[in-house]
Amino acid sequence: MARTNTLQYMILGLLTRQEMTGYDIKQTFDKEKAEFWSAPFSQIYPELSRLLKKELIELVPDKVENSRKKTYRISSQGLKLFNDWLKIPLTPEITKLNNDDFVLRLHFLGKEDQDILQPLMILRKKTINVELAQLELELVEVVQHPEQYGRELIIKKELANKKADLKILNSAIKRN
Amino acid sequence: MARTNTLQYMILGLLTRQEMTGYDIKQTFDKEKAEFWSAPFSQIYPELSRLLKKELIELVPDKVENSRKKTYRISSQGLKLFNDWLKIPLTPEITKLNNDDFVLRLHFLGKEDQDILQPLMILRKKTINVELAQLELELVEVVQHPEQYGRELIIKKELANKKADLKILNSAIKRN
DNA sequence: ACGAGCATGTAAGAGGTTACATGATTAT
DNA sequence: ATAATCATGTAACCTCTTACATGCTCGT
Repeated sequence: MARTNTLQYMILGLLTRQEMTGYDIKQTFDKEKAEFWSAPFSQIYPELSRLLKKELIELVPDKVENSRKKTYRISSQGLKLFNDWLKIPLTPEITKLNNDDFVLRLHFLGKEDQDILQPLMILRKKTINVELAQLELELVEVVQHPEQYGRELIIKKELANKKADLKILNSAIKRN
Repeated sequence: MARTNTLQYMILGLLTRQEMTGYDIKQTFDKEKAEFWSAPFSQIYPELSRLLKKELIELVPDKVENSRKKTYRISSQGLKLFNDWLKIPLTPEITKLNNDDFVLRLHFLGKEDQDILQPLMILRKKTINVELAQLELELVEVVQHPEQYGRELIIKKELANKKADLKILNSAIKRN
């Protein structure tokens, strides 16, 4: 699914933490995000070039002479863009189309980012509740059709997943 | 994500049930599958042309004269291809990369397809157990880093989701 | 010396989105 | 009449995957 430049934000997000090479970025994707996201070198390197051209990242001057490594850091413009992205409200309409943006953002937020985390989670709760209501309706309908048993299982799975998500969100919101 | 011709199989799958136009197919995607999948007209119509050229589907002759509608039905080759696709075993390695193939297939299976359903679900259970073990390890590590609180929430969410999936699979497998 | 892992890229092609374009039919 | 919905497509562009290509460095 061609989404809105996910890779760009993933790279910027990693670079907010530390300077990295393309190779490091790939490693981190594979290790930290393997559950839900990754990208091959053939996507990462060209994206780094583009980000450099757009001046959202900068090359860190080599400490060692003749290094073939290219270490990047985020620029102030890049940082601004990334922080703005974190704060775009994920309304139910947006989330429906671009389902894992919530998870993608969450990845870059720590305990210290409560000011972004809290509204994000509260909005997510609302979105989930909208989806739950929809799914409940679909379930009532689908159980009457044994030839749609597979779909029934999917809907049940989705319902159970979203309820579990709500539970986690609630405990995270309460605990503040 | 450029997966292995998902749209092709989605269309073939719908056409195993009844003859449809491109417009009907779009409607069904939006209504039945909105939770997890969709496709725009600009993808559906060219794909229908390709399927027709490959003789996996056929044009149903118009009943009404001058109709601008194009109604399609699945061909015997198309049916064979689709049924083979349903049966490709989804090993943990495959599923890791192409996460929702399981759900996509499930959608087309009814209570009468137990011969395909049961092995599919048993294999899925195995895959989930592999993923659960991995996630448990990651969780132990991540709770020690408050700056990765968001990631901790993601992992908890994933764990809860997969456990819920297991529960549903178990009840569906037992019930047979 | 040699293999594993480090390191960076290009090219071709498939998959997917957004915008554009056109016209018929049906309900109000 | 006119707006909504039915109905089918094209074009430009971006994203993503797979395969290819090259060379360095470090441990054994």
